[in-house]
Amino acid sequence: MRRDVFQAIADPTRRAIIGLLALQAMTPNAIAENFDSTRQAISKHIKILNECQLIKQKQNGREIYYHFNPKQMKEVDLWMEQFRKLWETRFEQLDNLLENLEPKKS
Amino acid sequence: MRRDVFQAIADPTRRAIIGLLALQAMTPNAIAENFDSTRQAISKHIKILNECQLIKQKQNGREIYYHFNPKQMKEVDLWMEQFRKLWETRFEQLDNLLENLEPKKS
DNA sequence: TATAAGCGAAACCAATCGGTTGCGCAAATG
DNA sequence: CATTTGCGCAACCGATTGGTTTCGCTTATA
Repeated sequence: MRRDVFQAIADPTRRAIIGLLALQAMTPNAIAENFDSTRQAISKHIKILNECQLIKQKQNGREIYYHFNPKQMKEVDLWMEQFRKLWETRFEQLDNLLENLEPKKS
Repeated sequence: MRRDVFQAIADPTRRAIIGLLALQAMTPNAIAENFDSTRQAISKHIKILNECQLIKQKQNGREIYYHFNPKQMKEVDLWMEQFRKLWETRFEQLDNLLENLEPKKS
């Protein structure tokens, strides 16, 4: 199934999983040990991350190692690019100024 | 209500609204004209964006002008920072190499 | 070969989501 | 002053979400 990356990273548990897998490849059991919910719940998160290719798998016998795939994160970065210039400090003061201006009456 | 920025930008309609408001401040009616759904549906999106302060409002009579607030987007950028070094091209080849390596047998 | 371990899939459930219609209120307009 | 306009809110609805338990398959181990 095709998945939206933005929707995939919306869940805090999934973001934490991505954080783990960015450091090292891990099996579902190993990942699940870091959370309170069941292995199956984590497995569903893994499935979603896998579907939008934020992570990739490598089977090794009965174990499956999942690892982070940075490429798909580019989509998020690309979208944010249009705003990046806006949050730099030199623009913040202008922003605050505009915020306090009365909108022009028609 | 306190809202998660990641969850707020998960919805494509809300991302589109942010895109509009980054260009210029707009009233709910003006925003809604750009979409197929009702003004009330858009208003709910606006409410969510407002709750996590991705947008801010400025009342002018019976009209409310909403505008983009770049500051809150920093949280997303900050989280992505840890991965940014991973998707640069010089690392992609190493990534592909690691992907094709057999996991070490225990 | 019997048993245990690692994993995904399915069925189920309460909570949340994104949409709708209908309403009420304050501000603008005739 | 009556009417229109701009807006938020509440109630409702089907779909999706994130969790659980149960199950079955494959691979490792005793």
